[in-house]
Amino acid sequence: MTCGASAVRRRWWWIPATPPAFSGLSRTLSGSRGFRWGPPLRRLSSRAMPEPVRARFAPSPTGHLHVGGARTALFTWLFARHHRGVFILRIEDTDRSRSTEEYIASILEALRWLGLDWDEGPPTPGYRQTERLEIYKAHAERLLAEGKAYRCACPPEELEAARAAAQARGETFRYSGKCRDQNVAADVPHALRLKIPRSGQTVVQDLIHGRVTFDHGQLDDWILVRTDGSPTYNFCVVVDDVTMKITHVIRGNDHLSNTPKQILCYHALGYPVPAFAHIPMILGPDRSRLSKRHGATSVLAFKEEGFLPEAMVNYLARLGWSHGDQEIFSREELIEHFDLAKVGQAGAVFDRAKLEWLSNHWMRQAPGERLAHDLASYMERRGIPVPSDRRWLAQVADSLKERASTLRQMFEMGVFYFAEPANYDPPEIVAKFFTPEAIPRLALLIKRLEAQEAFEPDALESLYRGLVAQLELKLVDLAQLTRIALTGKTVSPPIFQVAAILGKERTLARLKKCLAVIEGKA
RNA sequence: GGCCCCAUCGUCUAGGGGACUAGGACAUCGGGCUCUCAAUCCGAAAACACGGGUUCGAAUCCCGUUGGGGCCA
Repeated sequence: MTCGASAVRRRWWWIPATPPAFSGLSRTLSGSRGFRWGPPLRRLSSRAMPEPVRARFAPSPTGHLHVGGARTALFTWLFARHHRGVFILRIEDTDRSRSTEEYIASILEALRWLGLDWDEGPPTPGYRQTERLEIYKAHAERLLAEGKAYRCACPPEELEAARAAAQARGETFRYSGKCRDQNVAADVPHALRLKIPRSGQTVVQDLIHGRVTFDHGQLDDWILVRTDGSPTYNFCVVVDDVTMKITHVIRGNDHLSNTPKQILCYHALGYPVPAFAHIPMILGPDRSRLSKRHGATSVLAFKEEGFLPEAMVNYLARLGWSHGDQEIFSREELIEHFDLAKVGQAGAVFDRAKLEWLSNHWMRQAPGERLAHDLASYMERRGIPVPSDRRWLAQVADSLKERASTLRQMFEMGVFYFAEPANYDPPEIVAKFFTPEAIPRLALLIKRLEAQEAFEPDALESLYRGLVAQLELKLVDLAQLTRIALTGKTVSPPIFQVAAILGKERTLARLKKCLAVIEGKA
């Protein structure tokens, strides 16, 4: 419903979703600017400070953390930090067949890399659904005892047939409610269903979308616990959020349709309904939900490639959220400015080019020492020997960071620092410099450099400029020849800087080798 | 199929009825700077999906259409 969206999201108050049948539970939530979407005040006096924000990120470990999940985690984390609230990590591993310990470890690693620290969650016990089965069971039994849920003995095959039939007729299948008043005996195999009102509607008050109304006619008595005794996703989420006292449920837009069912479950349990914020999805270039077929989407894949985490965080934050015209945000600025009201309603296409731009930006900001550390780990991960002199490596990184977006690029552009170029590339361009005239020039250059004491960029530049003037050449002629000799390529950081970092010995050795190669060809 | 969400340059977005000749950023193209490539600076091209309303006035509010996405399996 667009009508209420803009009005509701921009106002400092709202009234929670409450269907007529449960109007007795109606209550008004309120908050001040600092705690805009404050949690239920219940019986506290209106003077009391609102309860602290408790927001959670609840990934299911059936895969690596992908960028969509990472952004949900980031928005939730930013929201919690902005409000000085609590950020909770919960592992939704009820799907035991697809959940693995490896994925859990991988998700934690990704969150740590992004710097999204959690106040509650693993490894503390009690934050994995598989550890909480008793809690679901207790809640299910209570709902049954209170007559808010009922046993359903309808065989799954029968329901499947009905579903197929409905589909064939082009209708949506909804459970008929056949067992609703049957009082199915406990010893008959049964599922547990939630009794939902037959008429009326449930309104989701979404912080991003405003009022979203769902007709109860569209819903059915959904299953809380399957015949095999396993609780369903929607039930677990509600019980978890309730027992963890979550005040703000921030999650992907794909859960909006599940929300009315969950709200009805909150009502049945007699618990206050948290605030909801359904953030739009991240899309691939074809505007469908971002997935593996769009290429690497795992956060750790970006880490492996050597993107900087501050760039990833900056990029993800700006994808769907904005703060005026500002593009560059430090972590502190994000916490300060983040506001769910400024999160857009439309899906956003993941744009790697902009990520790279940001990564380059943050790379240029980073001190060489830090980059040296990152570059060293990048090389270690690939089994490449890392030079022991970290100060030297920092100089290397400093010379490369202006033109690199990732550590991979940095390494690839800087291989010549670690190993003498095996060949000169690209051949056809290099050939232009490998001329008979180059031989005496290079020989003279080598002679001058051998006599050069201070091997610093400025000193080297004056040496070159003097020589160039003497030979009536342009600086570029000698500089490019040197570049090819030292780096094996026609593109590199400023060549005097490169020579200085390489040092006199290596520089001369490479120049001499190059001279020999040219002599061999000419 | 039913329900729900969404719609400003290629992409991310600003925009809260008059300040809109629609702003910024990435990408693209042209130029300056320069030892190469970058970075940086200057410049260019580039959008309110469509149709009806409401209003003196609509990118902005309402309705519809179209298109995209999601959920139900």
